[in-house]
Amino acid sequence: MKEGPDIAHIAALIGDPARANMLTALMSGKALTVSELAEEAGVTIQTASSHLSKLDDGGLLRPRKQGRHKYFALASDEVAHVLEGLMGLAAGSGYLRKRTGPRDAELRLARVCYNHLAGDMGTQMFDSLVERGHLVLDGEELELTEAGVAFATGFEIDIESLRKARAPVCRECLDWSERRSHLAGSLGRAFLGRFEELSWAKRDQKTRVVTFTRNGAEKFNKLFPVT
Amino acid sequence: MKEGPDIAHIAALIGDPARANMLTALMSGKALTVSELAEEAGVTIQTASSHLSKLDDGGLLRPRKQGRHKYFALASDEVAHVLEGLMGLAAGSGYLRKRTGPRDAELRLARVCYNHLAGDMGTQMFDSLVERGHLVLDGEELELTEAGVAFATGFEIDIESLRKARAPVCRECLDWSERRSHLAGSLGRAFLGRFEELSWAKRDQKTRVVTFTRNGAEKFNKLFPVT
DNA sequence: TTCATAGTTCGATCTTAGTCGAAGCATTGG
DNA sequence: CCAATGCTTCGACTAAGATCGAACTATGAA
Repeated sequence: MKEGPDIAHIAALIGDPARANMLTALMSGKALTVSELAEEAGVTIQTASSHLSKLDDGGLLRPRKQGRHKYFALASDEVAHVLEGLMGLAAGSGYLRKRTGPRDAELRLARVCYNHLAGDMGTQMFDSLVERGHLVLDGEELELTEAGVAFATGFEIDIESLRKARAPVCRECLDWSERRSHLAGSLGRAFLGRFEELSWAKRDQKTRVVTFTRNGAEKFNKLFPVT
Repeated sequence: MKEGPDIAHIAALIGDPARANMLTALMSGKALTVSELAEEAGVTIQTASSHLSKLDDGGLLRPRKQGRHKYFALASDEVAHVLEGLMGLAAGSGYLRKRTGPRDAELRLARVCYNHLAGDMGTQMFDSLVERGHLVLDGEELELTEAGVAFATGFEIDIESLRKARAPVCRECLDWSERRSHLAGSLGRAFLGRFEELSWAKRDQKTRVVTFTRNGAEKFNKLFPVT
């Protein structure tokens, strides 16, 4: 009864529809302004401002001021992770917000989950990396092997600079649609970044959908084969 | 805005203090009656009943009727997993319900997390198993190796009967205190059960604390060494 | 300076939902 | 059959908080 952290407080923060919409929008990984988030949530700017300060107080967001704009992003991978978990529960209990439409299918195939690739293609990438020994689970953490470093470097990802940042390089993250792990962390982000640089895929501006070109999908499947 | 599952609904379910207390109580893994949960949450039986039916509708609980009692348990490991994640966020943002007292230290050392061992000793067990190659992350799932099966069998755990049940044998679960993985799933449950059978440890009835005897702790450390 | 845009704060309104008393079922035990 | 226990349903009360209009602050541009 009075043991452990105050779970109700932060769950209540996520539990308001307007705030949940904002958080969902931020799952795209991009930092958004107050006005953008207000529109996303379907409320006025005043209420959005109020909601955002509450979320910030709860430690769920990381605000950044830039000129006369104020950008908000999710505070950490952990926040994103919990949100995905909640989506999994919501999807599982059939509480879908929208009837499964074409948009939903696209989301299941490939979407952005706080800066990295999720959905069917996300888990394919993860499985492929593990299968070929580029990633291994070492104790609590996912680790990049020698072979994995070589592989990433060959794909023109600079592992060293990733390692200098404080954020963990590899993390696993559970899909709400696939219920399987995919690669998060700064390496996950770097991969997605490269896909965009190479024009294999691009993110939809408004939704979390990631669309691969035909050519990009082919290259992707060649790079991340699964048995 | 209208993509993805309805995260707000189930977050709101968890977001009420009374319901959060109930869920936290159920993290012990035991099934509890309506009256017990009412007391745990500090509300009358009527309100508890109302809350529980909502939680059930949301798919978070698995009810079971037995005579004139109605027992509730968490619906799945996934629910427990999300709850642990929320505790991690709450603990991280400093929203502790209670000042860190002796009870809190005990909780961090060893506690029950939905039927399996969590806390410092839980992660030690997990790390040790992985380090010695008894567990490996294979794609999406945690898998028990040949060596792992032999090890468990040597500890008088019947892996075959576990495999017959539908529930996954191995799962990883994230600690809110340690922020590291520990072993969940039916195997995790089996290990904890054996500890109790051997009188190495026993669970506190009211809290989630698991107390090891001096002898039990020694045996435990010998069985699950870490470098 | 003046205007425009981005956000915040304040105050009033109004809906939602948590709460409990009381009555109603259901199951067990004499 | 009647009493006791465990739980659910109903109805009324209440409080918390989401919402927005309007006024206010801050930054940037002309």
